[in-house]
Amino acid sequence: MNPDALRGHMDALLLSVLEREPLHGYAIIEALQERSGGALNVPTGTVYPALRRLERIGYLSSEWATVGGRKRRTYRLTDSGRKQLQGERSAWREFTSVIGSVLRAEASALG
Amino acid sequence: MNPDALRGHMDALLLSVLEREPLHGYAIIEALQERSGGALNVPTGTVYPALRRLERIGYLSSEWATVGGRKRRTYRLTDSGRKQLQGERSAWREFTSVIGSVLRAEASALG
DNA sequence: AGCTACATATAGAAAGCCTACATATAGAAG
DNA sequence: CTTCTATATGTAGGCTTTCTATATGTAGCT
Repeated sequence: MNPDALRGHMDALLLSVLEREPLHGYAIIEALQERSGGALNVPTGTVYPALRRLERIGYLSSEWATVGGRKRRTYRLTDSGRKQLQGERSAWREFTSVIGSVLRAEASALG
Repeated sequence: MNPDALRGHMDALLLSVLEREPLHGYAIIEALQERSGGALNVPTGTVYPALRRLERIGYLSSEWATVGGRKRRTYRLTDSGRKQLQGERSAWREFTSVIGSVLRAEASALG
C-alpha cells in the first residue's frame, strides 16, 4: 500500500476505530492492522502525532491510565468527533465515487 | 472535495485520462472535470508540474504543436505508462477495499 | 480597449505522513 | 543476570506532493 495514498484519510481511520470503544495508541495501531487484514501498518510516528492533533481540534479527548505497570493514554470520541466521523464517511463515499468514475471511464470503454 | 485527499491518486487520474488518446494539459483539466461531473477542479499549478514529473519518470512523452495560433504540449502514454496505469488501477482497488473495510466495520456493527 | 477563453509555466507555501531515534516497563529465555 | 521481545508513548527532521499566487501570451468578441 503506497503510504502517500493514506494522506487525508488518516483522520477517518482513527475516528472510525474509536467509534465503538475508547482505545490507546498502541491498541489503535493493532486494531487498524486487524481490520485491514494486515494491510495497514501505520507507524507510531504517524499515529501519535495524529491523535494529538485530533484532540487539539476537539474530536478526541484523552486520559492517562496505568495497566500492568505500563502507562496508557486512552482516547475517546467526543460528540464533535462523532459528527466529524459522519462527515468523513460521506466524504469517503464521494471521494471513491469521483475518482472511480474517472478511473473506470476508459476501462469500460475499452472492454 | 478535500484537496488533500487527492494525494497519491493524481498520477492515476492523469494516466487514466490519457489512456484513450493523447491530450494537452488544458484539455486534461477539462476532461477531469467532465468525467467527474464537475467535482474535480484541478488547478494548473498541479497539473503542469505533475505532467512533467510523469514524463521525467517515463510514463508520458510529449511534443509541441500549434493549433489556432496557440502552442500546445501534447502528452501521450508510453508503454511504461500503460503498464503503470494497470498498476494504479489495482492499487486503487486495494486501497478502497482496505480503507473501506475499516470505515464500514463499526457502521455495520452498529446498524 | 477591455474582457473572456485558451494555454503553459514557475516559485514558494502548506500539510501531513514517514524514518529514525529516544525512552521506559514487563516478561520470557538463556 | 542479561538479553531479547512485546508493550507503550513520544519528538525531530525530512520528503513529497498538492495548492496558491503570479507571470506570460494569443485569439476573439464587444
